[in-house]
Amino acid sequence: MEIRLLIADDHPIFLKGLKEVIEMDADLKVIVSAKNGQEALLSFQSHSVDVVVLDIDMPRMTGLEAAEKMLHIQPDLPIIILTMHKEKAPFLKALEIGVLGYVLKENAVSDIVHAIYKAKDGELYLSPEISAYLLKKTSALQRQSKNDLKALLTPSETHIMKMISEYKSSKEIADELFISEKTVSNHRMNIAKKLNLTGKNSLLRFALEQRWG
Amino acid sequence: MEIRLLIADDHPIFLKGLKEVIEMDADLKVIVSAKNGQEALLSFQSHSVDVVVLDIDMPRMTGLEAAEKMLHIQPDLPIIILTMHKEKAPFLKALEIGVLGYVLKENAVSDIVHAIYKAKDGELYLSPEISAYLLKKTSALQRQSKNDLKALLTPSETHIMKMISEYKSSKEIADELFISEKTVSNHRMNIAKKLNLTGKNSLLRFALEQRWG
DNA sequence: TGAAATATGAGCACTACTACCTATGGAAAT
DNA sequence: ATTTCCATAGGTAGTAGTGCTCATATTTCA
Repeated sequence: MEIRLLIADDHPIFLKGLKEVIEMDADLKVIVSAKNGQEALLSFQSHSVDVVVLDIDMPRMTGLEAAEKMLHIQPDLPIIILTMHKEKAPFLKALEIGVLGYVLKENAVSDIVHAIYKAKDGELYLSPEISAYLLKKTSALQRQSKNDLKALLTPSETHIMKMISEYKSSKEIADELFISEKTVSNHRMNIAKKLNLTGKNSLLRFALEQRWG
Repeated sequence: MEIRLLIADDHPIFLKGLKEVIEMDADLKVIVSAKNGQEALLSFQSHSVDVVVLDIDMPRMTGLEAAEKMLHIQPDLPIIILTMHKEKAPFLKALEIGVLGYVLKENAVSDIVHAIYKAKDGELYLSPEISAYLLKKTSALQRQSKNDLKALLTPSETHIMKMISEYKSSKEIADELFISEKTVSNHRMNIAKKLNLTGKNSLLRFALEQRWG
């Protein structure tokens, strides 16, 4: 049975190579090749395909954005994300969107066909070495940088930072710790200075982005 | 070669069953059994183990909290999470923490040993049916609930909500959309009313928690 | 012991978001 | 054609966080 594919990548040579690798499997047929997310989304709406393969880094619209929009239109669409980077954020984002495959480009030749068949059956596929490496590595790195930050702040400041990340107001923090709001305010200011943060909600923002909780 | 395990679950019968299932494999040896996360963490600090298996729902300290603390002490520790629930949040949280295995209890008998060997080698293992099912299902559900919210809000309100989730201030939003700050303020108030939100930063908080961006 | 870091507290000006009100013009619905 | 919804905008008040300065007690450490 033939599987019809839409593929997208902004590098023409890679795109051509990808098409050839995929079509070495007799049952896989690349119906559309797009060179950015926007084009992929438009093509998707005018062609009937079984599986979509998207690069993340593309001009006009990233693969993740395109994936999100496609799944909005057709929630059970099997989508596979290709990427060069071993970063954690796009990986988690991809899972969150509801993508069925996440494959690193360096391993793509062997993994991509496997991922396509898995995705076609509604199963999840992540290139194993890659995802494991990525998860362990980056969570360790993240812990490291969090430790660095905690070393920069005093114990009280760290404590208050944690409470900020729990959406507590200065008044609530002051009441819980039996100290004056003024003291909390001073701590906030000292933290902001140490971390070079300015502007409204900058502390809350930082606390949330660094997953302080 | 023998693999030494720490396992934790708050149901004694399940804990006993789990130990027996694991030890049917001659190379796997359960060194410690704990009945909650706190006990698991303490035991972990006083015993040398190769792989840790934790239930999520436990009194005193959840499996995820215990996992986070253990990985803080030993970042390369292979940890497998067991759970009954097919919810998405704890799954993503587990990946974020840096756990190597995520296994549903209903499939545990066959999957758990597989997961242990994978984790021991530093590889990721997710029970396939489960994770695929969970990802597709819940991301579709989440899209649904997001659509419900978007249906509740007018286009302008949705747009402003998105900009709020990008940490933009009312002034910035007003400038970008060429409207008055007052208008933005009114939209914010209307959104807050529709969503029953009150208090400082409630809109930002909601936008971030619902992953509006 | 003396200096530096930390935790505590206050005053004051400024800005931003919340919360409530009114009002007008246009678009959609009945 | 009239009502209802929406986007627009102004007024006024309150509350909370920021940005700054100053002061004092305690702790730490060199």
